Amino acid sequence: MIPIVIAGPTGVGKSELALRLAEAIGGEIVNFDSVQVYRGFDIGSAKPGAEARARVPHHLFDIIDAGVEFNAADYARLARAACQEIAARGRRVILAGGTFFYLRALLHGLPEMPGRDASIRARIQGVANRPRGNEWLHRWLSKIDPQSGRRIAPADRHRIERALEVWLVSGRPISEWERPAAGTVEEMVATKIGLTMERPLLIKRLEKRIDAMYAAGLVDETRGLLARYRREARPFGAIGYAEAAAVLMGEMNVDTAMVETKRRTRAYAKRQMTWLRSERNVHWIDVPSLDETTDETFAAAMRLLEEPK
RNA sequence: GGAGAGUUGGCUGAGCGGUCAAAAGCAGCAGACUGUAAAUCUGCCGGGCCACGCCCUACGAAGGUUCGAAUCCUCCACUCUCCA
Repeated sequence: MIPIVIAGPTGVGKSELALRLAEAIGGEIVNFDSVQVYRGFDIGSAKPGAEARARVPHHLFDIIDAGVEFNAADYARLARAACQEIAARGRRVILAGGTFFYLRALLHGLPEMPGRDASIRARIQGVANRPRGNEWLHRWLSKIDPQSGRRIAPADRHRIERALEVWLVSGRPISEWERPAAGTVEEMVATKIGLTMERPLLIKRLEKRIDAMYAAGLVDETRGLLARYRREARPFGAIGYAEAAAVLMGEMNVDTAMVETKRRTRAYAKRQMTWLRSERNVHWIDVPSLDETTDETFAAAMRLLEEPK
């Protein structure tokens, strides 16, 4: 039984569809959203609630505390285990989420290269934070790894840092590491369902959802989280939480925060669509309404699954 | 009624005689994506072309001064602040 992937931009109704599908075919949901993995980040990440989780087993939600190091490789390892375990019980895996980098790490694996190294990272960042530090690092990268120097933009700080980190830890340029970690993980095949929605409609829906998040207490939730974790913790950079935290620190008023959250959400949805479009073998379903996943969408998905490929 | 300030591309907002189709940001569109990925980054963005160049239309409106104006002058129309 090959896994099913429910993909699409934020807010199209992936969770809802996954839930109904899971109930219909005896499946279990495996998350591939990079924020929903964190405990306590509920409202702002639109995490499926208790009601949904009582109906169908949900995996890889609430698995780590903010502040704990977590990345695509960790995700892929845990997700792979979860998928195997579900399949072993004879249940169907339904992957739902929007972090396509995580999905790819799971489905196709990551190169077997060195992971993060905190002390090396700190040193690189020390340089990066100097005036013109970025350019300096990029020139360094170009020298030790011309191919990556060309591929990575001089302003793309994250990627430059990572490339240098790999070089410093392993002595090998990042571009030399093979993409499929040869032999370590086999490729996972999946049936991919991509949900789309007309942009104006999606935007309207996203804005409504963000208004609802604030009404539901996003700022209060963030206050509680901020009391437990350092503000530098990764998920405080997530859309919604970053702005709510800014409000609590007196750096932004609520109205501005809401506008900013909406702006970032729209941009995020767009990036997700860009990624998804480049994904191959996606079965597209256009979601036609503002309501929660309609019966037509569900029916279309069921039809897809029944088709013998 | 008197004294000032302003009107710039979808928005905010620089420019203050030529190098201006006009900075920058936002929005929009397209894209990338090798362990921070809800992150990070790239390109396009007045219109039309037999497009690394050319043409047209553009900086509230109309005239004018200049080889040349979004930039100077005159006048008109709005907007705003301050004093009564």
